[in-house]
Amino acid sequence: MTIDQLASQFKAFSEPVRLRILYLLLENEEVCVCDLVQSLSLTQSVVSRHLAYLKNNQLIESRREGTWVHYKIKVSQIDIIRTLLNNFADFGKTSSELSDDLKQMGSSSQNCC
Amino acid sequence: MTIDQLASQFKAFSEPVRLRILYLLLENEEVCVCDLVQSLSLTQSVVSRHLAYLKNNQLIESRREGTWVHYKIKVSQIDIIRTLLNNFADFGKTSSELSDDLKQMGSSSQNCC
DNA sequence: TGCCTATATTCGACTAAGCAGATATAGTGT
DNA sequence: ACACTATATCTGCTTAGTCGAATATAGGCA
Repeated sequence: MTIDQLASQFKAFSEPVRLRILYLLLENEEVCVCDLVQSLSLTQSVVSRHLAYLKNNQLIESRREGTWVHYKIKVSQIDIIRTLLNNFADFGKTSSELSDDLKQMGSSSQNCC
Repeated sequence: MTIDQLASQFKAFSEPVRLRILYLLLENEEVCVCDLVQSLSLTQSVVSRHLAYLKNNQLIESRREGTWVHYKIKVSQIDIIRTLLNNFADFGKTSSELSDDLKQMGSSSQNCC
């Protein structure tokens, strides 16, 4: 791992939308794009773009099922992401924004998939 | 801690020069700007700018001693930084770039301060 | 005061990356 | 083939952040 690669890794975590996506993926195992769009109240374009970014950085992977595409955190990355989010920031506990996303996910999930 | 603040925190770690500076500060407790400039083989302007960035983000603090300014990691941030750098990346072990910086520091330190 | 050194900041140019809105692609079903 | 839905990507614009080079500031000392 070079310094540049490590810096890129951190850069993937340096964007609020990406943090919210990663948090939802941590809590929900596997999620389709449409659920993310609804839960985060963002446009499909924005969500897709950040998913592509995370995928390019080897943090998540996708699985197509018919029309839908499901995303999940790569197994090899779960520990590091969980540590970064849960331990360092007490994520979901200190951030009402994130628990709001999660609530939204709970109520809207399976609506479209 | 809001999501935006957490993202900013990660952004501070998303730049190679800043990672190299943080690593040197972890290993050397307190370092003056001129030593950093020599060890990193960067211009004084670049080093100063990144030090200002890290200071604005509450990661390091400075102490003036005559003409020189010494920087050190804020006590409250040492654990998180050490964990981020050492545990996640096996910093210094996997990165020859970083151990090179450290070697450079060892041989040039006290040259100017 | 004036000069030297260490550090900080500004300026101009460049690049990466964000968004919104539009368009392209891919799969499903008629 | 056509229409519909889900997802991905492109276009145009804007902002943040980087660098090098130059300039400003601050302290030490003659």
